[in-house]
Formats: sequence, C-alpha cells, structure tokens
Amino acid sequence: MKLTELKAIQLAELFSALSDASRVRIIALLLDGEMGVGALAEKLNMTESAVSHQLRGLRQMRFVRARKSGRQVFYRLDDDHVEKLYRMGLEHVEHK
Amino acid sequence: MKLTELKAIQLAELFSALSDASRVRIIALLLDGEMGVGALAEKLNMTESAVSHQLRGLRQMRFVRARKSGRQVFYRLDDDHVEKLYRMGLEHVEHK
DNA sequence: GTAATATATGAACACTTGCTCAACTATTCA
DNA sequence: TGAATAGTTGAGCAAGTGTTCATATATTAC
Repeated sequence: MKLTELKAIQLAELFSALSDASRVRIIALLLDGEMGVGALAEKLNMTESAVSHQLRGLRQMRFVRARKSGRQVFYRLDDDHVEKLYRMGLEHVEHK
Repeated sequence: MKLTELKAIQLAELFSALSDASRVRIIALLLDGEMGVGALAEKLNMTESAVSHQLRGLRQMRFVRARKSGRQVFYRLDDDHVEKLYRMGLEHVEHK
C-alpha cells in the first residue's frame, strides 16, 4: 500500500480525534442527536471548560458542528464517516 | 448511544494505535504482506530501534503478530479489522 | 444600565508519547 | 570459540496532550 507522508499524517490526525476517552464519549452522546455544552458536561461528569476545549478540537477536525441558539451552543456530528469509524471500532472492541 | 467508561477507554486505545504517522505507515506497509524490522526501518527511514518500539505497541494491541525466522522477525497484520479501519480512514481523508 | 447564564479561551501544570542512544539478547557464520 | 547481524529493551528527554483555574465574551433577564 503506497501512502504519502502527508496522507499518513492526515490519517494519524483523523484517528487522534478518537484517541481519547472523553472525546469518544462526546461522540457517543452526539450519535443520539445534538446537545449543548452544559448538558454534555453534566452527562460526562466533566467541567464545561474541559468539554469546550475538547469540542474545539473536534470542531477543527470537522468532526462536529456548532449551532448557536441564544446563549447556548448545540453541537452535532458533522460527518457520517465518524459514526462509521466509531461503530467499526466498537465492533472490534466487543468481538474480543 | 450508551457507552460504558471501560468501552470508551478501549475504543480510545484502539484508535490511539493509529494516531501516529509512523504507525500508520507501518500498517500501510504490512498491508502488502509481512516484513522484517530492518526492511520496515529502511522503507520508513527510521532507526530499527524506533520501529521496534512502535511494533511493540502494535503487538500489545494485537494489531500485528511476529514470526521469528533465524535472526529476523517478520511482522504481519493480526487482524482484518485494522485493515478495515485503515481503509475507512483513508476514504475519509481522500474525500475532502 | 447591572446581574446572571452559557460558553470560550489562555496560561499553567502533570502526565504521556516517540524518539535517540547505549546496552543487551539471540542467531548465524567463520 | 569470536565476530557480525537482527532485533529488543530501558533510560532520558523534548514535545505534545488534557485538565484546571481564572478570565473574557456573548446573550438574556431585570
């Protein structure tokens, strides 16, 4: 499999987005639909700040998209590839 | 999507294995068949030590499997999930 | 206007990661 | 046996990551 250095880096960045348990759990929650930062923080038992920092990374990766409504910001998944990757990873983890 | 903390961690570990460009390039090379550490190091332009360190991680994750022959150690992919994850990631990276 | 709410941001810090370098084991060859 | 080859391992270190804490911004309610 030929693979340019650039694509190796891009692939690594892609998988890095899912290489942290907090981010994985954020993705898992967003699979059910959009959610505000505060609600995410509560469900995840994390500070809003920590969640916000993680969401920024996911936003920059185009994994999630933000929608502002009043003073709340609702996030949702921005890519069905993410869901596919997530599900395939879960399959791997569950089947031993 | 309900997700236990344990599974979130396992998923994160799974994706962590592909979250580095060197490891991605190792996987890409092994997609074509098994290869010795020296050959990998040469193709990757890395020291054998660095490659060996990465292979250890991949081995612990059960991503690769080692076969010893004389003084050489040949590595190959140990899981077709890895290939699926790799290809899906590549698809994501290539389609914008 | 002020106060309260929801989120974002930057600095600081502990922790992790991937490399290099040196030392080590294991195998082959002479 | 000793030297050369192939790979592994551990320590050390620079760079990166994820959190907390304090502060800033934006919006709503009064």
